[in-house]
Amino acid sequence: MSDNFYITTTLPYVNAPAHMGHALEFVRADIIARYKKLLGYEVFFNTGTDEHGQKIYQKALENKQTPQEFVDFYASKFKELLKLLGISPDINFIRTTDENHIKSAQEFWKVCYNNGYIYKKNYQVKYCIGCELEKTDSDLVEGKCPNHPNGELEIRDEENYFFRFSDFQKPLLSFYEKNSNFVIPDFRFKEIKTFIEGGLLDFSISRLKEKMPWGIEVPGDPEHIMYVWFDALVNYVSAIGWPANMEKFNKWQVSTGGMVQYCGKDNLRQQTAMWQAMLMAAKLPNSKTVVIDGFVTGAGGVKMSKSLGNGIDPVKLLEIYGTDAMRYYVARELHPFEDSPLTTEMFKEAYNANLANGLGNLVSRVMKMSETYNVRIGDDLGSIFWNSKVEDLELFNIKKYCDQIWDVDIKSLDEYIQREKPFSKIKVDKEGAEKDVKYLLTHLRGIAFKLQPILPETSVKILQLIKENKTPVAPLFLRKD
RNA sequence: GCCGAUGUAGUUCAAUGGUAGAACGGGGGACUCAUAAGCCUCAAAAAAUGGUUCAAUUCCAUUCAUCGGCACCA
Repeated sequence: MSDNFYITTTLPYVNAPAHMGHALEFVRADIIARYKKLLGYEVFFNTGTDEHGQKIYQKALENKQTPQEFVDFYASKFKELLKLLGISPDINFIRTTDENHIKSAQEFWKVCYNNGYIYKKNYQVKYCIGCELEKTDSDLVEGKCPNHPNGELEIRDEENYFFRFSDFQKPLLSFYEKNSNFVIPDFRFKEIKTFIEGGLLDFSISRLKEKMPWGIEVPGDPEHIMYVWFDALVNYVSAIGWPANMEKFNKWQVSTGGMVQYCGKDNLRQQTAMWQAMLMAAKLPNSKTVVIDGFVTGAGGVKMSKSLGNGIDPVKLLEIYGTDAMRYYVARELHPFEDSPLTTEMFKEAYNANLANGLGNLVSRVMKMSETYNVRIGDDLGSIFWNSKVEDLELFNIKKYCDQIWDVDIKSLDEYIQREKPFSKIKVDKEGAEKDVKYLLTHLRGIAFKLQPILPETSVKILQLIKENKTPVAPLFLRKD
């Protein structure tokens, strides 16, 4: 095992603006990426946009845009969001319309094909004459089109390429067996195991180009294009140079023991089973860990939706509260693995309680005393702090890590001030008060170090204030009413 | 329908086979370094029914409620 680390988010499918779930995933992956860097790892951090497929094609047509114009717009939107979220600027941003990716996806297909895992067969498409649309089984109600329950469904034969997913039941199960922490959290791991144990069907991985041209051509068969997620999943290896730059690929996917992936719970099967089977089919090493996030819901666990008007736009929240407030909320107030409710009211309360009244206020009161009494501490560096692994972060439990900072570290400093009253002591026992403030400064600096992966901007600000021995000119987090 | 999970103060979450912890919000108090912040303090909770046990919120069963999965939707 080397000192390299590869972490990736799932690529958002860009048929709509970013939602809280995207923000959540970007921030959490970024926290882990920053943590690993602080420990001294060389980190490859990947994200990007998934830009092919039917839905995007349709949306583009509706907007009277070319698909390329449409995805260009959203790709730039997502890049802006990364900036607003304070995501590490050296992040790799891959687009599935990138030339390298297209070549890589085609090569990936060829390798799987040559290894015997892709074959062509007739695929029966159900077509509702009333809707003039193809229907999938999940579209149907009791085998009928819900819009035209009296109309007949036509069965149309179509040639598709299939992936031999069924060959991978045993390999996947034995892979899971050997990697007992492959999926985090546990209950998601169980869920996917149960699914695999239930038996696997091969799945279709191509579409007829004449029906929907927006995708990557199947190598050697220009009548077909790859089904969008077959192409999209390959990004995790195309991003690190496969197959053109095998040195790079080995550095990030082989020497690291595999990539670490973040994804939402709706992506469980794709990331932990299908993609792993695809890697096996291409005879490439598997991922190391897949971390599954819950959803951000509206109040009471109700799904966010336009019709309910309970959706939260992360960009709006960022405009009001700023980068680190959003990162704080994602890191600590949303459950690390389960669904969490979110309302603007909840966000404001958490912000006021923990950032304005909590961290921000503590910085002000400590720095005021330090500045007034002219107390200084040495220039100890964070590298000394980040010299060993942090268990909570190794287990991707970012919330637990943050709880320690707020419930213990920050709280105990507020209590310390109250108990020792250096502001009164200074009048009768200068030395004693100075000692108190030194203690406070040292521990505040410790908090700033701990916050480095979580709230990078704030951490820098606090360290700077300590260094200059200044009270903040403006509160770090202004209270919102 | 099948499978899985959840149901704890007003709200969001913890822990635990033996006095149920916290945070936010609410009431009260003393202080003043601080962003009317912080500290102390008070009120406030285990869906229902049965079972196992000396003892259950915790284990089991049933009921009710909510959520998720049940593959071509990314």
